[in-house]
Amino acid sequence: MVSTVAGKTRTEMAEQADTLRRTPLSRTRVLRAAVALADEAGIESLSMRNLAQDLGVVPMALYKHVANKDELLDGMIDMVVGEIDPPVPDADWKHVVRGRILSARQVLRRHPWAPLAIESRNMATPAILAYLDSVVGTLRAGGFTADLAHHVMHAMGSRILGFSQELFDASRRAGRSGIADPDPPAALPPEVAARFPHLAEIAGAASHDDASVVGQGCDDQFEFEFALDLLLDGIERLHQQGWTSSRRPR
Amino acid sequence: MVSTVAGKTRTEMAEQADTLRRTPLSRTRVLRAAVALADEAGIESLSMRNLAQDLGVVPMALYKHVANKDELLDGMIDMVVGEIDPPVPDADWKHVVRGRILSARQVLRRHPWAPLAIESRNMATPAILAYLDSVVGTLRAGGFTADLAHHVMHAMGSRILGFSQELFDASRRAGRSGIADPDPPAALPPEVAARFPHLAEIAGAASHDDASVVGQGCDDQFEFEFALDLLLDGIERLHQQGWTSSRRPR
DNA sequence: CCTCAAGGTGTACGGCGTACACCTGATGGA
DNA sequence: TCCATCAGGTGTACGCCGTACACCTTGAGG
Repeated sequence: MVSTVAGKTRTEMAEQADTLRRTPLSRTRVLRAAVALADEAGIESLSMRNLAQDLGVVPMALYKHVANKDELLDGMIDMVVGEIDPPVPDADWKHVVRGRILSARQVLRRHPWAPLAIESRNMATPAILAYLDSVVGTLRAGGFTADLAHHVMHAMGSRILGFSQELFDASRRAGRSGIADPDPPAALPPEVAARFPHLAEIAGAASHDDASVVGQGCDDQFEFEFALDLLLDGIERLHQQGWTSSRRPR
Repeated sequence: MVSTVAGKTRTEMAEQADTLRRTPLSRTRVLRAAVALADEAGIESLSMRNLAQDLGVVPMALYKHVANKDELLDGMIDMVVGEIDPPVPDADWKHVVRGRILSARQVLRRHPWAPLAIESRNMATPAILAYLDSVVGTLRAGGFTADLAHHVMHAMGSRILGFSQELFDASRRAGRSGIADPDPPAALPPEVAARFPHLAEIAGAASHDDASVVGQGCDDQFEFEFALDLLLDGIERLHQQGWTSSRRPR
């Protein structure tokens, strides 16, 4: 029996939902419940059956509101992407883009399942397209050529949506993320450290001033901004010197 | 009935495998067949049952050689990562790292299912650790502090393994990738272009000199190297000026 | 009052991963 | 030579999954 954010079990919440069942289903109610379920129990326990149970309804009822599970995922993604802050007005392109990306990152930290979900769907949803379009608009307004803007969007890749692919990403693990998982950094086990000495060396190398980061876990936010600024600074430099993709390095 | 690379159907290949069944199963034979199946038919058709059929064997037989499907995927990943070229000797860190990353990219282009598989497994496999360790070693040998090397590894993220998350990545689509899918760039449909004018504008903006890239499809390799060099140049600059993460921006 | 459609229900099918008991054929010590 | 052992392939079965399809209920409009 696993407790969730509000200290209720999932089944208790299902019963509670059961008493409220009279409020009819709707697409947004389904999507909201799906996002909540994925947030609390992990994406791997988002099945049509579990979702229906949380809503106090029989599985097939969901299909009156979403076409199928893929379309459900698309709807969830759109809902999440819609949480990203609008651009701040009256600022130069660099601050606007930086701000939106950091906002996107905050959103995705509330929905740890979203990056993988976004990556596994193979076409962008309307909300994602709208967001990307808006970012391109910021660049163009900042004086970027369409050509450079194009390459910049590619260079940012998924980072533009607030996540970088971290390879060893503790927060990505599918498990139930409702409770703040203490999960001590687990200083890579000695036999691993012996086999991979360079990894062992850099594992604890990040010198963080404040004590908010325990042990040798590293500060995700810092690493994200490090990479983000590395890219933004490089982009700014190209922009200032009027870079254009004329001759290609073959 | 769908033909594969060699012009045989999957079932024909299974029959062929059936005649060769006498050669006993082994872990590497299982892994090789799994990689081949994923390469040809897409990761979504890699099931224990399909794989067993390709090997002319009953599904449960596989479990004598791999613990379960997750461990099978780990083994496949290790096999793929093992294809990455070793570092070229006698070159400065930048060329060595650049070369290895481009080699990794070539490998992953042969196995389009691998990026998603790598991302969805939540811990690194031994082969990935060995590869990363070797890259860190190159940086350290090039004079990087452990601190800077740490941040650099984070900044490169998944790009260090040869893929960037592209958001709309045609080559990522799950479908059968054996045949060169012509799939014309499909100049985003007019009603989409109307709703997202900035995207429409940059869609065809990349000016590629040679004609190898048809229509307004953009050159993946160019975009990848653009981002890679943006990062490497920024990193080189930090390295030269002795960057260290002393004061953090709050 | 009757109709009709929107929306929730029940049953069922085929596919998945895999637990568990079983069989089989080669191997090696007595 | 014989028989025990055991690695490795087999068959059956269970509980999940997504979802097709026929059905029933209910409330609003002519």
